[in-house]
Amino acid sequence: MRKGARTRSSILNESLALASQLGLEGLSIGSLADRVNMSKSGLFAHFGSKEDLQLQTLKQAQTLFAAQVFAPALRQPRGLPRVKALFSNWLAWLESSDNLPGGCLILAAATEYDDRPGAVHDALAAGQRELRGAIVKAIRLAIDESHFRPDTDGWQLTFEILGIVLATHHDRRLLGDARATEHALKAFDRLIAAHQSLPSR
Amino acid sequence: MRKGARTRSSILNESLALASQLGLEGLSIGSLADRVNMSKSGLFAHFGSKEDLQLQTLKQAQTLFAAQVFAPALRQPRGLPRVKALFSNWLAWLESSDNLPGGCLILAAATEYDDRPGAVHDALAAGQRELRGAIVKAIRLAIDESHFRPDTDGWQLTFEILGIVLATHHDRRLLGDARATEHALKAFDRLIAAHQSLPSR
DNA sequence: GATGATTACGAACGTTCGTATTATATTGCG
DNA sequence: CGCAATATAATACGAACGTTCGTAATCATC
Repeated sequence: MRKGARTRSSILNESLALASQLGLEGLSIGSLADRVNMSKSGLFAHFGSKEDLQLQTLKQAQTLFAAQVFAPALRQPRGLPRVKALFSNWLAWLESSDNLPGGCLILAAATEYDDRPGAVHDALAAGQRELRGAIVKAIRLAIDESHFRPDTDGWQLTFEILGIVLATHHDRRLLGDARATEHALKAFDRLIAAHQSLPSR
Repeated sequence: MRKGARTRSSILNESLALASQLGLEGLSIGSLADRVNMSKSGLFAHFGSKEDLQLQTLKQAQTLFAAQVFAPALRQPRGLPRVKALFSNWLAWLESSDNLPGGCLILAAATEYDDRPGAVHDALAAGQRELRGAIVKAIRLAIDESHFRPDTDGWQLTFEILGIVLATHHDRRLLGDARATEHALKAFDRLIAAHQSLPSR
């Protein structure tokens, strides 16, 4: 039982890397088996189907995301610091190319599966709703702490934060624009400033 | 000579629809041939390779984009109206599901090919640079017309507009959020207001 | 209507896909 | 150690993939 879980975990790490480049659909069992020096059938035995492999790969990414973005943000004091941590951790996650040579798998899969019904789509949508809900909650706490104006629309703000993240990922990866992060920080600062409660200086 | 161009054009329309759902890589010649009631080889003869088919399909999308987003915006008076038209035409394009049952092919391909070198990637990046350049130019004109503050950063503003568009596409498609457009308009209005030159009301 | 050029077809190529079955190593426990 | 459980491999399958080829049908022009 122990050995199996170990190789299975290393398979998933490699699968995550491969899928971030080729997409969860482009990921193939044969090529993945080559990368981990296993036979196709030996690898396949760990997962009952390709969809299961895709699902587990996605969940691996979601687990890593929770550990690298979520958890450290929750250790920040509630209010503005936590909102800022969520954002900057998210940005840092986009750049963590150790596991993600092809960019964030979750964002890639989001456009790949937006109209492909099934378990992967559902896990993706659930994860996204969870993330967005958590950001909304952090914003609400910031309102309670009087860091944000009381009429701040949590979901609207979350929507705009997502936009900044998506634009950063897009420009950095497709255009190779190294200054994308710089633009992201500027946009975020302006966005936060517009919702802070203190009137002028 | 004439007949060929006609069927080839109808192939590309169908290919555009299929690729918007399955991606340019997921698009297969056999299934496309079925959809247009042709033989695989007959269809293939129109394009020397699959990559060429992908390229032409993308260019079809880019041409449509230019006609539906670009051209009408250029008919608006320079300055703020043109910038607004570019944005709202872009949003409307995202919703035009006649040719794009699977969402905007260009955005989908952007994440699919961001780390897949080749002609498709290059065409994608070139198109994106062209679009962004045009928006920057429209913003510069708006500065000249004193609609925007003179210290407005054109590329930064363009970056943030892209973010709104991407978030809209994401929420509408993955989450099925019908209010995404509403959030987009609100975000855009706030963004524009922050850069307009008139101080207060 | 004949002629030459396009355009489309059907069959087959070799390869890869995901999956199932059957067999062989390897591991962990008593 | 030995035996059962687990883990990997070997082999094979039908289907689909992109591509090539030779040929039939259709088209445009004289």
